[in-house]
Amino acid sequence: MLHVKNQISNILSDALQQLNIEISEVDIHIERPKTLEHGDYSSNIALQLAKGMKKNPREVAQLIIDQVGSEQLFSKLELAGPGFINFHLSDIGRSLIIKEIIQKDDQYGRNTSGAKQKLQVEFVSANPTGPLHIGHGRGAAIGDSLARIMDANGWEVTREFYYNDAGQQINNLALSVQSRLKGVTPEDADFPEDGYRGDYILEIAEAFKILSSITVDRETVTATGNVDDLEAIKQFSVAFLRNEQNIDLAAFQTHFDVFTLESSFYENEAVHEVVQLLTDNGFAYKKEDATWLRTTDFGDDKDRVMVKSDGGYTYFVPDVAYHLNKWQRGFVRVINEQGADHHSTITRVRAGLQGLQKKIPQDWPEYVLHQMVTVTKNNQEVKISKRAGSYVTLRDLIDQVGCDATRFFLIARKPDSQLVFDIDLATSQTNENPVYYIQYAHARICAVLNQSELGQDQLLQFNEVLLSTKHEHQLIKRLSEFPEIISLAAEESSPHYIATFLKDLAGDFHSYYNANKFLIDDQNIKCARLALILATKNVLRNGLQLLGVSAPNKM
RNA sequence: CUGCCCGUAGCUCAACUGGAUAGAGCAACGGCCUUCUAAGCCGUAGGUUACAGGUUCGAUUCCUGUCGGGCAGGCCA
Repeated sequence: MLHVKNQISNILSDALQQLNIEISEVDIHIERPKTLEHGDYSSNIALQLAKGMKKNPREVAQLIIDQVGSEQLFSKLELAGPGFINFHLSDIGRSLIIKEIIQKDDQYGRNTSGAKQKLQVEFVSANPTGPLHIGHGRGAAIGDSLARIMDANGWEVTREFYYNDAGQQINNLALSVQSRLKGVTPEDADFPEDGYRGDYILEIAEAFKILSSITVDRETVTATGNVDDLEAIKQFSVAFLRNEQNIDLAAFQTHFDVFTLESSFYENEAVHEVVQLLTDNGFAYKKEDATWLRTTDFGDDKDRVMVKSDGGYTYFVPDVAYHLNKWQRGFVRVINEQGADHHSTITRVRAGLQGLQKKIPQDWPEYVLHQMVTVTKNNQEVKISKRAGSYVTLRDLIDQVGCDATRFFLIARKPDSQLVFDIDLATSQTNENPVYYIQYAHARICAVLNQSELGQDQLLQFNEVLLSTKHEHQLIKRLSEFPEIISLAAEESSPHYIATFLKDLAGDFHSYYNANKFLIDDQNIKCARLALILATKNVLRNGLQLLGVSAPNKM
């Protein structure tokens, strides 16, 4: 495998050794210059060294450059700017990159840094009290893509969905459905104050009335039709909404390996045991009839109630039990993807886990929090859906915008910035839409390759000297960055790096495409160009795969 | 009042965690289809990176403060 950065690193440290300059390996950073004039790779090593050596950085850089002999991968090393050393790939270097991309095919860009260790991504985890909204959509898009990215970094990934099916909100759901069954509408004074008012509550009530059956997680719940049986209404309502959420997630190309129910940690006593253990470990105390956890021992700004004076548990206790369960299942890393409105739970859950004294790392689990999404149409903010009442549903977006474009829009910005989802932009079938821009590049390449009648083995015989234009060098440079982008997206837990990269790559390709013809008489040039766009096609496809967006052969 | 996130072109957002001339798309203007897909390309215009200090060879990025927006701070979830 080709490790250009490692090779540069070695070249530089060899040179420094011969010059008797002391430096630890860690300090050698290889960068990727923005413009092609600055080369394919660049090192700021001379700028870092100059001060200690009391020399001009450019002087230091020149010393290093003079020390390096000729290298097959590079056509030249160049002193530039305040003291950068720029590395320009040779034709051979570029051809090796193209060949590697073609040969590795769908494996190109992946690495093994995760070493097959177990990693869990928990995401969406919506309460089963209503249809998924656009915020869940952002969570689904980011979480699912994160799972794909971690997989590409060599982790053994589990995708998990956690249902809060045990709290007060579920009672409110059941009461709301019951009210509807009894003919009480949200406008009436005796509708539950904290009830859910969307039209979907009526749909559940009607399904309950006609004795519908619903199967979720291989368990079938059949409505009893008994309006006074609140427990039956509750079970049916939860099954109904879980089923609906699963259908929406499937339409969003999002799949889970494990569904975990909050209620299961009550049933198996895990919640009780957690409180017991925290008490035994001396982190709990009684005050005003409640049991408190001294979370201030672990960085919280005030202690938190675990067991309420009425004997019930507060919401974060089952959360701790759940995360202990994750730890016991052997996940080296857990990434919880949630809305930023939950950020206050982080300290509590971690504090609870520390109090268990199970040698769980202090920064475990990790969190990726996404900020709010607002929706606009006709330059107006859209706040409601017909069915859910108070928010825009994920289903609305999938129906209006399509799965690919919705996913792309929700992924393309970094999680911690708020985003505005412009439905007009996302639905436009023109060049206003970035997702089509990328997919179109892929489809264009497919069209050319299909007409070329040349197979992969023939293309691999291309003559590297013939790829000599600026467009070609730029495109190859971009392609070679893909593995680094995959690492970066994983390190930062940010899928948006992939989206940004793909937009840039598609741009490089479209420029190249418009500047050249491919199906030409000169067999040698044709072969070289087709090899390059075959490599481009692979990277576009692999990148889109990481976003869960399709790569169509035709558009 | 306190904590977290954010503030970049008219709008929506990037900027490879401190690098070189801050980049894309949309909106505006001007060009390119008899040629492999024009859902594309080329060009013009658009900036005191909210503001004020600080750190250093170098700051959109790190630190302090101010202003503005969002979210949290329940024996709710």
